[in-house]
Amino acid sequence: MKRKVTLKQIAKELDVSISTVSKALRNSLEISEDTREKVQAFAKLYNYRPNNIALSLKNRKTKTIGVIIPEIVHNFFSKVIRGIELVANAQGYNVIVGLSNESFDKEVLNMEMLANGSIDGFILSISKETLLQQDYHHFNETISQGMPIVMFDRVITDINCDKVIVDDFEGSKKAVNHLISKGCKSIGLVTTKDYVSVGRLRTQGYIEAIEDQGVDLNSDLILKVDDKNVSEEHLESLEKQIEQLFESNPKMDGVFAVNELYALMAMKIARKRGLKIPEDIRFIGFTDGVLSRHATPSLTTVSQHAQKMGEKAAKLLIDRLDNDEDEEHFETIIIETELIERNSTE
Amino acid sequence: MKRKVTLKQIAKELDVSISTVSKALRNSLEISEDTREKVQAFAKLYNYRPNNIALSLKNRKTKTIGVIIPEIVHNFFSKVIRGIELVANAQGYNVIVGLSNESFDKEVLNMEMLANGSIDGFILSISKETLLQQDYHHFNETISQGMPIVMFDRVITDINCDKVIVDDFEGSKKAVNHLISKGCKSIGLVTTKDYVSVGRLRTQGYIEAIEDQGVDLNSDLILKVDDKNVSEEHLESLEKQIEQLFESNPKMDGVFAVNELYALMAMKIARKRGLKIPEDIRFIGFTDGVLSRHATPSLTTVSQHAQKMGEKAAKLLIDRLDNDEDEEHFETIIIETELIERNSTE
DNA sequence: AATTTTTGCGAAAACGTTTTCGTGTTAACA
DNA sequence: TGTTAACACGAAAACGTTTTCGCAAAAATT
Repeated sequence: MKRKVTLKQIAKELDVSISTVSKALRNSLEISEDTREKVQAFAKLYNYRPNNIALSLKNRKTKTIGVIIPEIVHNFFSKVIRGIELVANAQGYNVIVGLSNESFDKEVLNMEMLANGSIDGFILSISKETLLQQDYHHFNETISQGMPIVMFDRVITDINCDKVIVDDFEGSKKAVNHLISKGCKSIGLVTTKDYVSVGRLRTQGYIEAIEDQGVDLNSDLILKVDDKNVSEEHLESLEKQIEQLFESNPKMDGVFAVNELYALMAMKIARKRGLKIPEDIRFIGFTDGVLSRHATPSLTTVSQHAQKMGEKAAKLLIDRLDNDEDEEHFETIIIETELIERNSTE
Repeated sequence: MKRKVTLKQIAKELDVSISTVSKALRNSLEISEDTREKVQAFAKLYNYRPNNIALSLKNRKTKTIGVIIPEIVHNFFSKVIRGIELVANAQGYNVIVGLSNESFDKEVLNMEMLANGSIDGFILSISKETLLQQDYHHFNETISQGMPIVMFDRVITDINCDKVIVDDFEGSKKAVNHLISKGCKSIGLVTTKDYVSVGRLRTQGYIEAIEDQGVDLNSDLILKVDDKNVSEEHLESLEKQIEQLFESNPKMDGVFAVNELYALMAMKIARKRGLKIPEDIRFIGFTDGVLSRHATPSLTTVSQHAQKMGEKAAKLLIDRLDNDEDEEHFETIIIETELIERNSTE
């Protein structure tokens, strides 16, 4: 087991100084061609590679991006990571991933763990608990220490940083309008509680689309899912709530859901009640993931272009890191949504 | 913007030496209570945190694990990462993620990028291209430089390192036997080409289960999917191949597929051909992901316990890193599979 | 031959820590 | 009072780089 070779060892072996070795390897003109070749040959032979940690310390930058997301087993977030990775790697950056698991404490902990020199900047999406508690001190502290943050998807408007968001409002409006254009008269909404900003915006999009029709809003048609007892494994509570929605609205002929799972669950219940999709009732979900594509019938969705979000976020961060100019000017990029029509709306 | 405070700055401010500050903060007995309190108070005020990079350089360990996977937008791999993260974080380790994208070059590149000091060890699953080319020099080099590797799922037996694998053979046998016990007489197999080791093992499990019945193997029932033209977006080629399988085997009354997608696609085609699931034909897939759970009908699967794999892999690596004893003894952990019965087999 | 210029290299500092060892001061002892 | 022990702290080295500066020898110029 040959340990990694260092400049010092090469220097000793060739009986020159460390500086000479360093310069020779970087093709400095100060070094004679003779020594240069000798050093480079030796280095190649022993497969010398400069130690990244030493470089990081010296340069006071790590060429590493910290990413904090609420959950990784989630098509949307993993697609975002793929986007981040893609552009980060192309620019010689590494990506270090932290999972908050939707918990405030883990979010803070993870950020503290990374903020002490391990990374140059953050890309993150805020955990539900943080959004609920509205405690944002960790973001502000990180920023005030000179470490840039880029937020995506779940963001907070009054924090000074770059942001990449989806046009949730328009996307949702587009979806509901599509249902209307297909002839739906009574459109249900399955959404989240309002503290999740994206859920709130999607709800607003729904409301505006309905009201634009000159119809009165029927709040019975809106279900704000209480996901306290809902987990990947336990969907009974979710199922009950959606069933209730159908029960209260027997004439419902369209459903817009703010995520794939809600939409699929709603379709399942509709089928159970003997409704034909899309003849009797149509469905649209938000977030274009693997579930929508392979559901039966396949689900019409609002695509968020998750990978693109990741790419944009990474670009924003790296631009700021590489040219540390324009310190005080922050950007918010809005990713346009796209309605992908599948069988659930015929 | 207050930059991060260092020992040096604290020392200067309090007019003591750097060593004193360092010792005071670590509660060394050498330091008088007076100075200790003074230093600690000051450090707290300025929110001092030791610089990780400096520590890494000094200790020659980074407390960071490098993970290389072929693809992150994949339920199985993201679950593994979640498992890795879970135990890594609990042990004070960070996780840095690299995606090979199933490409040999990117795998090598990513490993080189990380191997130069950025991490203490690797956890990885090998890319398809690497498996195809059978060029494993980068693994051997990394190992010979003293950096431990733990391979999971897609592994190579004759490389000296810890491994975590699924009992693909038994899992697949279990699945086929289940189909048989349900009365299936003509069971099709949708698998991958043989160079993917897990695919090959699953195929072998199928074969043995069939032959255990004393029935002759009918190779027409085995489809080794050529996924050259198959991508997430383009499934037509896959669809054609599976259709062909049905065409050649009109009496097929059971299908075992080595992943979720193949199974779902097969179910879809069966439905299209007017077959009732599970009455006319039953299905089992490998890999328990979100697709299986929410398919209609929900798909019986062989669960690999992906998260557990990640946890085991991380534990294996961290154990080796923290007690650098037993250098030469490597373990292979086999994760038992579990048959999760859902509606596709009644 | 005396000066200046060029060439080739090394010493040392810096990045931020921790730790070993040395040393001066005070307290305890004979 | 002189010796030893305990105490409190600082200097310096080390981790592996890069870079600035200084300096000797060789080459070029007067």
